[in-house]
Amino acid sequence: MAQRATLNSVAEAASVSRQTVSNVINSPELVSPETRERVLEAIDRLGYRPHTAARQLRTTRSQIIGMRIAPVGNGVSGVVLDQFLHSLTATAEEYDHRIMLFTAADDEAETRAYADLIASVGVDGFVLTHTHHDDLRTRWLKERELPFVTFGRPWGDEQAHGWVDVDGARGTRLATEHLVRQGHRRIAFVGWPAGSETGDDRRAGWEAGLAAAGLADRPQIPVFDGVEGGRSAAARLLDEPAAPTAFVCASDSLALGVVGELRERGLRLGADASVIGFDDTPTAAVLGLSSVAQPIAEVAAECVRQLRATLRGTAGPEPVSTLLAPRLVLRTT
Amino acid sequence: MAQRATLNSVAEAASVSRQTVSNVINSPELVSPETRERVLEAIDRLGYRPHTAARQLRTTRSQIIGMRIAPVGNGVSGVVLDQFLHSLTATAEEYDHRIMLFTAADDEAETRAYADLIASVGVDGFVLTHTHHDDLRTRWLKERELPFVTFGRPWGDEQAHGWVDVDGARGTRLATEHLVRQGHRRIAFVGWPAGSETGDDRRAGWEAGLAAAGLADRPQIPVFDGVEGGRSAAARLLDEPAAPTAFVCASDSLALGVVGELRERGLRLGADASVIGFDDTPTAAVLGLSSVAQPIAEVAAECVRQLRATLRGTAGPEPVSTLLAPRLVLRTT
DNA sequence: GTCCCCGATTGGATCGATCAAACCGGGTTC
DNA sequence: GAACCCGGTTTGATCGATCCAATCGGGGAC
Repeated sequence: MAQRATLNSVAEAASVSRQTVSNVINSPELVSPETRERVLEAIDRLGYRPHTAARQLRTTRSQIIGMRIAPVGNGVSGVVLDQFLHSLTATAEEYDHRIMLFTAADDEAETRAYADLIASVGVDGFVLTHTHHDDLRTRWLKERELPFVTFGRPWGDEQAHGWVDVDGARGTRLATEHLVRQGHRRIAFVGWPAGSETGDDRRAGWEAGLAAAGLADRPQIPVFDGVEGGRSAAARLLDEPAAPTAFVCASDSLALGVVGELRERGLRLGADASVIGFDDTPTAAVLGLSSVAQPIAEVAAECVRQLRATLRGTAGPEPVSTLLAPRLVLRTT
Repeated sequence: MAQRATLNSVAEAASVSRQTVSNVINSPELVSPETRERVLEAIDRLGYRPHTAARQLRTTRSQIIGMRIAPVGNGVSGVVLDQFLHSLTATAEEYDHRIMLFTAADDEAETRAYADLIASVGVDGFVLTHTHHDDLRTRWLKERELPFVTFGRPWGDEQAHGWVDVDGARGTRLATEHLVRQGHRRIAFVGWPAGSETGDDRRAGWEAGLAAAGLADRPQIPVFDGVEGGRSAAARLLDEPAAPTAFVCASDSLALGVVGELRERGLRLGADASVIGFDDTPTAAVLGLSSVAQPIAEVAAECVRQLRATLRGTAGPEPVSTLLAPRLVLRTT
């Protein structure tokens, strides 16, 4: 290839001015059909593609969305992030945007990274994940009126902002209801200690499921996440007089621990006891464990759509919030 | 904040010209110490950050590295990509570069994406993963003399290019040697049918390990990846007269299948038989399965370093290739 | 003292796009 | 007949950086 095709070279080739070519691209309705046709032909012939840096310099829009990539998905997670990033990127591309990654050690560092990316790259907006109570980041962004969406509800008393989340309570409730339909009456919940937003939400769904079936509340053994936690909780629950026959878990890690303990005791999954995990990790899939699946791809796509609406100014004054329903993936029967 | 700080506003604040400020940033040795000090102070006071789009427009360097994100890591994989992306991003940041994601359905679409990103965003180079025999993408990039590095060796007869890879054979050899030291004499390999580059590589390490220990080759049951494959291969191997007491596997999925079959037969992991997987997936970690771990973060960091050397022109004419050693992660004893 | 050289600094042009204003021919309006 | 409008188009200025050539003030050589 000889030289980069520019607005000017296209203009020359089509015997019109720069601006007309620009109009063909950005405001086609301003250009007469014949001229437009001629210009499009030239664009095609020269293989012209607008230069985003030049465009950004003039418009102050970079068409770039920033997304932090966390140090490493601890535990069984995995794939969740892959799926999220892929869907995010794919949806962004549909709207002619790009995803740029950045790292940050903690929330405070993340706000510094925002400042950096805004000033140097001119990023248009951000997608945040793992929102939590009293989130420094959302406050920082709101204060500066920078566009962003979060995957996760604003849990504390933060000011309103656009968000997308998965209805965890709905997921555990689905799981509980399924177990009830299977005939279980003693259904336990294995989850984290009260105080974690996501954890409390998931517990609430189980409680609601029990209540709706007319079943009494059951004792709980709150444990921290991890296989060992699940195992020890299951052990103690199974030692009680009226031992549970089914377990709804706040995570797949916990569920795996429960499964391990059941096996230890010679109880067979499906036949003697049922376990349902949360997140539908590959580990669950591989081991044939039922789990509540979050519609990750949908979440990411919705994040991009919301952000785009904000960026285009078509978003209305009230921030949009979207709560998506999870889906129960049944494996053992 | 009132207005964006620019080279001009900094120059004014420090009572020097634009160019001097630019020199302070890009060629500090050209500026006298006192002037430099004064300019740095002004930069700091105004919170100035160079505008990458403007810089790119002039220099034709975007400081952006493109990386395709694949549809979804099927199987147990997971986390591998997360870790890779994180390390890639973190290392890129050290060198003042950024990672931009893009999607592509297949190799051919990927080359089209390259063209697009080069023309519109002005991406400086690419990091490719999952190289394979007769790779369309590397050929395309070489033809146009575009900078790139691959995670994965050029398996076919492609022209030379920079790459980073993990020595799979070394990993399975390490695993085999470990099992030999444990006293095992009948060590089987569970892997994919011949013809997959990665698979053949891993098998070779096992063969070498056996040979070095003076052990004879053993029959193999090639199977496709997946838990079921592992299970059926193990079943057939265990039915043979001189059944193996240890299994080296080409993936964690296969290893999980083997473990399942062993359990089915009442054989206890560690005590009665040993299994070593490959990739050290979270699933392996959670289940206490030993596995060969790839130094993913190292690979990514090395990719960035190589690419940077190429971009700066400090790379010498011969493309660099780096083969990193995997590490054996022992869990069951 | 004059001339040249050299390190430090400056000013103008430029990258490729968009914005804002002007232009142009022809038809309306008053 | 002058003023105005109007769709379609052109021209000049601009975004914020770097490149390149020019300038400036001393110090050294002759």
